[in-house]
Amino acid sequence: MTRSARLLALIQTLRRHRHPVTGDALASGLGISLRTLYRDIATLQSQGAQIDGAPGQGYMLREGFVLPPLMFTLEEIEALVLGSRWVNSREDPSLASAARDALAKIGAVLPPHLRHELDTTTLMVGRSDAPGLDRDVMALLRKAIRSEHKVQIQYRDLQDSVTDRIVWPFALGFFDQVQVLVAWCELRGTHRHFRADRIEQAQVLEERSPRRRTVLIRDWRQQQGLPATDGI
DNA sequence: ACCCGACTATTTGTACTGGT
DNA sequence: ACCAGTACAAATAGTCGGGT
Repeated sequence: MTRSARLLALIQTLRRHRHPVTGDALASGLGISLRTLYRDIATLQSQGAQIDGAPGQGYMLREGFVLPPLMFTLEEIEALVLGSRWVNSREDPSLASAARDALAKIGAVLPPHLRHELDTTTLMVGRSDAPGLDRDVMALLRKAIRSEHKVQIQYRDLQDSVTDRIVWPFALGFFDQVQVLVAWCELRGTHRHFRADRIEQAQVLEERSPRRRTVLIRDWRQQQGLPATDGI
């Protein structure tokens, strides 16, 4: 591995960790000596990388570290454009706007030739023909998932019967035709999937979900027989 | 084209200091 | 006790120019 490749690998390793990593662990992970790692850390710091090191704890990349240019391959840029255009095509203005803003931020730090790829990529996404969704409800559900609050919903099932339920929402599934809320249902006492277009009313409650979102997701994955780390 | 030696950059190991 | 950081000497790898 060349020195420049090693420095990139070091940054990527630090980026993967949310907690401090010891120099010893980093050095053995990269197959270099501790002394060389110290030199590499110093090199990265001199180039502007905000790496915090504390005796007894380890190293951590400070939040907000700006991505250096040349960080994306053409395929990665196409994936980003395709993903953001897909989000943009959904019936959710706040997410669509966020996708456009995120793409603009990425474009701002790309070197010119990659920015050109970003602007001219011709991967298209068709408009969603999903049943009319209540935009406010979708924004409300995302907010409740983030803050781990219970939600009271009025849900119309396939037999057209309406029930009031209190659920602990933890995921939103976006499919071609419908969007599905995944939540723990207090009424049924188990995980349930709710089609977003069948939620007639929703209200975020003051009360927090008794279980953390990560725990709910883990249990749900287990129930569905899904691997632990795949995207939903 | 190949070899050789000089030079430079990089890496390593060890010992030590100091902060948590 | 654990671990970041520094200093120093030595080893190793890579580069370059000159000679054959």
